[in-house]
Amino acid sequence: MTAPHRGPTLDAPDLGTALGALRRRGMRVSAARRLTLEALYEADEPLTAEQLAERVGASPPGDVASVYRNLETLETVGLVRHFHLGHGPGLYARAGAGTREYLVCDACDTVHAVEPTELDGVREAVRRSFGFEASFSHYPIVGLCRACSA
Amino acid sequence: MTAPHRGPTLDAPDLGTALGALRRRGMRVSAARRLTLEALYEADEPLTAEQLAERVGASPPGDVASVYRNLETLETVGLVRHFHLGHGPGLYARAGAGTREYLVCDACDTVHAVEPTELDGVREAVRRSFGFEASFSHYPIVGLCRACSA
DNA sequence: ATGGTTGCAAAACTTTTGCATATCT
DNA sequence: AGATATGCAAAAGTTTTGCAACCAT
Repeated sequence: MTAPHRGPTLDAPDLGTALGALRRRGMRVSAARRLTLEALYEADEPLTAEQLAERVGASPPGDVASVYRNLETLETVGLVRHFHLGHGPGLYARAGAGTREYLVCDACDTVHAVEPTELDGVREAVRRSFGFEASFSHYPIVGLCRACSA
Repeated sequence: MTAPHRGPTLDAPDLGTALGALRRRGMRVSAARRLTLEALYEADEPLTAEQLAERVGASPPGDVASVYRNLETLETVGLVRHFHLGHGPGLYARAGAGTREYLVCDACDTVHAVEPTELDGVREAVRRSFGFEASFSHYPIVGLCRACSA
């Protein structure tokens, strides 16, 4: 219920490589998929399915259902991931390079994005305590930021 | 978008105390609220709004809308909290004593509940790195459990 | 008495599914 | 040609809102 993923991420460095990876897996490269991946590769912010639909229709607005279907496909392949920062629609981004993990302040709603390596110490603490390999890329770490906890 | 809470938890040790806390804040103690809190105090598992509705109606099944309204009220007061373990309905529990935090395995879907103190080392690691007071009681820690990461 | 609360209905919002048609290979 | 993907519509699942009747204080 948390992961339609199951299996390693495909870190395709660019759109062409990503499309190739799709073909290699026998999946078709349709206009909708190309546009979806293009949008995700160009975006420097994660996008909602709704936002992607706006960018994907031949003459927008496109169809959200197809976008969701494609996002699930791309996520299964490992080219895309989705995550949540709160109670809104899910957010989608390309998998691999550029992945960020998030800290969200409960009090001021500030979202702080960090490089995954910055959380390695935290992951290590979880590993020591539970033998559990933690990832903070599906749900953020929630709590009080430095300012709000003072 | 993550917290309808804002403000400290009220750790009412029993139902009577909880109802008193409600009265003291000028909120009415209706049958629905009494039954909701009763269900949450008796439950040893978190419950969904749907499950609570079944237990709350005068002659069940009760009304989910009212349950959600009351849960929000009780959460604002600090007597109740809600959290998520994955993509399903939210889960509700009494606040205060008995709170657990969760580790969810991405591969086998196992949910591991722990005492908050067991995560103090992890919280400490987050504090050291970011000056951030982390809580894992709204979203679980997701990753690979010992068995699945081996 | 009277203002907060309830129950019901309906809507909002996110995501999924069915199906005929269009598209990729 | 044949299998897969698309678009539209409709449904499913969760949560919110409007409103008249009701009930706690």
